[in-house]
Amino acid sequence: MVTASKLPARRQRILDFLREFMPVNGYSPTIREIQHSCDISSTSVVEYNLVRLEKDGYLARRQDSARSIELLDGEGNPVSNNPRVAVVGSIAAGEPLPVFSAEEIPPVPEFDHSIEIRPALQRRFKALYALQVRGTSMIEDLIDDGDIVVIAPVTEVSDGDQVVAWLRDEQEATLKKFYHHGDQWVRLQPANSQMRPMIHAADNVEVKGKVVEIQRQLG
Amino acid sequence: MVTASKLPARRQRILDFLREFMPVNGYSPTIREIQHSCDISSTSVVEYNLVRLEKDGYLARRQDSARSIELLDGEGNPVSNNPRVAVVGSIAAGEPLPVFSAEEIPPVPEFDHSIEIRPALQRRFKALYALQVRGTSMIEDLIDDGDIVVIAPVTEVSDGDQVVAWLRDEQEATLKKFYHHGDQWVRLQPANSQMRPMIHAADNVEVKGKVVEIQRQLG
DNA sequence: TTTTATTTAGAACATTCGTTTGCCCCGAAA
DNA sequence: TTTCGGGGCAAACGAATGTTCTAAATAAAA
Repeated sequence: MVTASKLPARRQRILDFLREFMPVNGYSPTIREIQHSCDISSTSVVEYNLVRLEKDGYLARRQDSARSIELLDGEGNPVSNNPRVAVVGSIAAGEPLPVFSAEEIPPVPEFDHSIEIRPALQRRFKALYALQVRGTSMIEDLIDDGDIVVIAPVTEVSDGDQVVAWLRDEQEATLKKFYHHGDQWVRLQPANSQMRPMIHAADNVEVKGKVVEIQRQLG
Repeated sequence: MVTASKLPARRQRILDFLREFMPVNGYSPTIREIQHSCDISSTSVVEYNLVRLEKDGYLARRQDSARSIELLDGEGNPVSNNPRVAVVGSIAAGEPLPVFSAEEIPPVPEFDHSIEIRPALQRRFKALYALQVRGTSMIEDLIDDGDIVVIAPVTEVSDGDQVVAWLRDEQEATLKKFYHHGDQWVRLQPANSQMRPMIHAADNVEVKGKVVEIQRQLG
């Protein structure tokens, strides 16, 4: 756990050095490189402080392996330019929620919560965001309460896709399976036999995006 | 310049190994790790071939620096190495399957299938592999037929974890929820009310790993 | 102040790991 | 056949680098 309290000067200096060195060089410095860059007299001091930094969750290392320091963020995830998307809110059948078009996806830092995604996802879609699912309206599609769905803000969807649909008249968004229903209508189908499908005029339904990944908290 | 002409078998094997190892692990192997993984008798052979590969533009190294190999693309740019894990087989209740310990996880190329994972996963666990789920024995935990589960080869698990368990007597592996059942027994519980939990002597059950991520093919 | 925990120091140690050297094998060219 | 270069082999070397131990200095707590 990364404590907010400030570190001893030496330790802070080591951390600062790591945060400057590693992104620039793309690899970890050795203990002795840290030693000399931070004006430390002994490798054991570096080692000692690295152990503390590791215990406090600032970094991770591999045993006996050269140049194996990895910087971590507050959640124990490696710090890097790995793709993350913002979890911009939650969604449930019948509840209003903020929905974003491709251009107005908020930058990650404005939200206290983001998730890491597979790099391939980011390559396939230009912009992505995530929503936490509330309720079990999609349970039969194996999307559970609490799951986080990654949404690609596309407007072209196929029958059966899991979509975020915005209902203009009702002013609310919902996560459902999408089906055409004649020319003028669309059917928004929960994946839950307890719930009824909803049929809407096509021009009342604005598809905001579709589910491209589901993430669930495990263990 | 990377020539399209084919390399000598040894050199090709080294290159293949690098291209498999580095994305999976996120760092470079040492000469001796290459040596052993490619069944080479001497480090000098590895060194020789690395020099040739470097001269031919396949990779770059820093002098005298451990774990400093970088793979290059055709234009001499470093190639991004996103983490992937091998899908080493499939698993279903009651069916035999190959299971691997942390040390014997097979190299990716031996299998026609690998999946990309979130970089955070590979840092939290030293080694990972993936299995494709067959059947619906875990359907109520929202693991469906065809889903791919990422497995961390840990032996310490908690009650309720989704584990790959190896049954010594039966010589088969199975994906179940794990529960202690007194001192001498464990209960392996399907997440499917159609199926019965199995109670085994603790010393007949070898936990091979636990599910840390589920990936499902969407759209 | 006294006691205790944290931090720094210095040195030595043990591996890890890249590098080098000399030699052998073998197939292609002369 | 001889020559020669690519490739392989074994061993050793030495630099790079993580680890550990003991003691002293310092800061924090009681």
